[in-house]
Amino acid sequence: MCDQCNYENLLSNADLVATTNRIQVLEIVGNNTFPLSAGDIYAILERTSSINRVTVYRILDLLVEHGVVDRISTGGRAFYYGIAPNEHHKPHPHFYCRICGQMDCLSPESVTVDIAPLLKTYPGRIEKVEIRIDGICKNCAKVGKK
Amino acid sequence: MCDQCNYENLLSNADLVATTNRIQVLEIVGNNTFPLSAGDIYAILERTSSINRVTVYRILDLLVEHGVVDRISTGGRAFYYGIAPNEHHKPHPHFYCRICGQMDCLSPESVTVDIAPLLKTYPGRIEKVEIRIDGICKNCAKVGKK
DNA sequence: ATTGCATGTGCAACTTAATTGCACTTATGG
DNA sequence: CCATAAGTGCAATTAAGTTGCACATGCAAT
Repeated sequence: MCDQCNYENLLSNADLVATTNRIQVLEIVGNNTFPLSAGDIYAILERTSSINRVTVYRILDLLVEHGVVDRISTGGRAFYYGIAPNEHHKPHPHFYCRICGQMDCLSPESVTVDIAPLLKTYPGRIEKVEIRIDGICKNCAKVGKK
Repeated sequence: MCDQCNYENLLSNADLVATTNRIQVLEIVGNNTFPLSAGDIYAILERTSSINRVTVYRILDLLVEHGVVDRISTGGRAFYYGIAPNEHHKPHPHFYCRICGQMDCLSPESVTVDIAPLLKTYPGRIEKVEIRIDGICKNCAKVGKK
């Protein structure tokens, strides 16, 4: 997703020791142009590393907690993970294909939001705004599944 | 959620036979001011009816498929269900409290969105725009959990 | 170097939410 | 009244994530 990112730095900036496992997980998340599920990430890692499934979950939790990675909910049952918004990566909406489960990043400009009225009146704490477009992606639409 | 709604009509308008089970499920979804999870709905029904848990899931799937009910994803692991947008119920964003899991409906005016740029350029089919605000609700914020 | 912790990882078992397969029941048209 | 389809129930299974506990590793203070 990003050339400017040094993943070890990202980790230490987030007060996290840059262990091999953490770097590997973060690399996979970061080098993808679209968010991946924990299962996806584990499947990729498993091919070259002997990391445990649970460790992947725990590292993802940790990265989310420290704001390095963003947990994105889909129209499906699993969470997806992408690099958290930062100076190089503006927050942006996502598209979820209900046929193939593929999740795409949309450009930040493709959808504009104004939550000012909410901020003025909402009595709780607002931490995150998630915008997800659901539908059928180009490929699946072509195949003609309804 | 609505006084104008006759649930039996809602069902038959959606080409669904108005069975007791379906009406009961739809009533619970519709009479609530906020979306409920399938588990919540089952728990409520179970007290007065002998409906099966699986039947609740199947009815909810059916209602979603026929556009009567809206499946809303949370920042958590379960789906929530609310009456689908219709003439009486405008689409609106939701607030999800990451502490207690409570999901609230926000007024349609509290957040404004413009997806025109996306509509112009996106090559797939867009079916739904979901806006979810995550954070901590008033009550949980008061208790002081971080 | 040795001890003592805290942090990180692995493994097995468990939990939650949802789904599937199949049998039984009910409603409806002929 | 019968045939068929639609609706429902029950048991078993799956998917995704979580927990408890043991082992490992790194580092600081002796």
